[in-house]
Amino acid sequence: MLNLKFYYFHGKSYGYKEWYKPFCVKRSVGNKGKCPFCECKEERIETFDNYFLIRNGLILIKDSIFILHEGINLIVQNDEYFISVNGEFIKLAEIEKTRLKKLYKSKSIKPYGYDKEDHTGYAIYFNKNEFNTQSVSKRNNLLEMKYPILSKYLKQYEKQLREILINAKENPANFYFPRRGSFINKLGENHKEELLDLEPLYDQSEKIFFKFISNENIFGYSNTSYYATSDTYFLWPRFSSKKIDYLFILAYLNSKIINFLFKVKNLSIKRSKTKLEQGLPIPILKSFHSENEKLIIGVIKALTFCLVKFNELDYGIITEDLREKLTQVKDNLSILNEKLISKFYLALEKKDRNIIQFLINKLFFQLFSIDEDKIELLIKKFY
DNA sequence: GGAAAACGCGTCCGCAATAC
DNA sequence: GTATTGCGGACGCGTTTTCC
Repeated sequence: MLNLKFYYFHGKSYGYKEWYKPFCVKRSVGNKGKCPFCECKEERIETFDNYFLIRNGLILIKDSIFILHEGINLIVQNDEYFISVNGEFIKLAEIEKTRLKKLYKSKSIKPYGYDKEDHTGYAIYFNKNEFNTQSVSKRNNLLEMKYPILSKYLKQYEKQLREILINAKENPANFYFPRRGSFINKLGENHKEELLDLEPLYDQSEKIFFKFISNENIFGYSNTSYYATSDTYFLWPRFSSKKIDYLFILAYLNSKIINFLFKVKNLSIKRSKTKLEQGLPIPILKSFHSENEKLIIGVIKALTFCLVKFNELDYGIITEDLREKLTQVKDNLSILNEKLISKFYLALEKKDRNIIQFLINKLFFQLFSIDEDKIELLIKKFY
């Protein structure tokens, strides 16, 4: 069994030094000192901010104007949208419908997904990139011609919106657009800053998100359209060249290991993403070489895929994709003991997310060679 | 049991930092 | 200097807790 060595955070001692082995990346840190987590002097830990940029969702000039609510200023009937302009409801053309984005509040976020039925309304989302012109007033004119109804709707509140922007020393002519959360500056391939348009990422990329204010490690996931406002943090890929294994990371973030780290590192998320970016180690997949380790990782991913699918389909149909993953899990069950195998079959039968989560936790402990009982003991002792 | 105080949470304000 | 995003925090409202 592992030699238990304690580490110090916030004046308390806990944790294995060995924990950090899967996270340590060989990298020269010059004179900055040694890696805080293991004895190597030239290695350092891989953290969150080497993979992700954490950003709030959309920050609108005024939510009550930009978020349309069914029954109040929006009517949805048989896939047709009617929006309230000067007291009457006007039907939106097809092209205008593309500017309405179904919006979720952070309370709809669940581990591995979100509650699809729980959307709060529709956000009006115009994209500055759509209009290829240098002049701001020309751009607004083009927008008004292309989207006559939506722009008329916003024009009702133009004065109020402009005042807010002027007050914030921002360009009042941008009153049609989200203030933040639609573009981010990020380091490009050649170490040059580039502006990343987030609309296609919100619409269709894989993405992980979590509540702006929370002390639990609940991380949601979507690979289809998911929009939220500033009460949600999104994890955007920091480097386009660095491939991110979303299923594995998602499983890891929702696991008991991270739950433990949240506790020991006091990582309650409340208006401080820095702690999270620099405090959470990310396991380096390449550091797992053995066949057994690869097998465990494969099973973790397959189980995570099941959980994502259960969320999406609400325990419904098992697709071909899922069937394939399930077969893979069954084939690889030899790494689990008898007791776990029977648990696993029970979980599949009952579509029980908790049991699948339990299994994922077990597999992570196995992968990282961590003694789960000692972790339990530490949690009981300190929290 | 009711009033007052404290707290939690979401919104969005506005200065700081940075690019051009 | 201007334009734009980043980020901390003020503010306000609703909920919970405390106090008498």
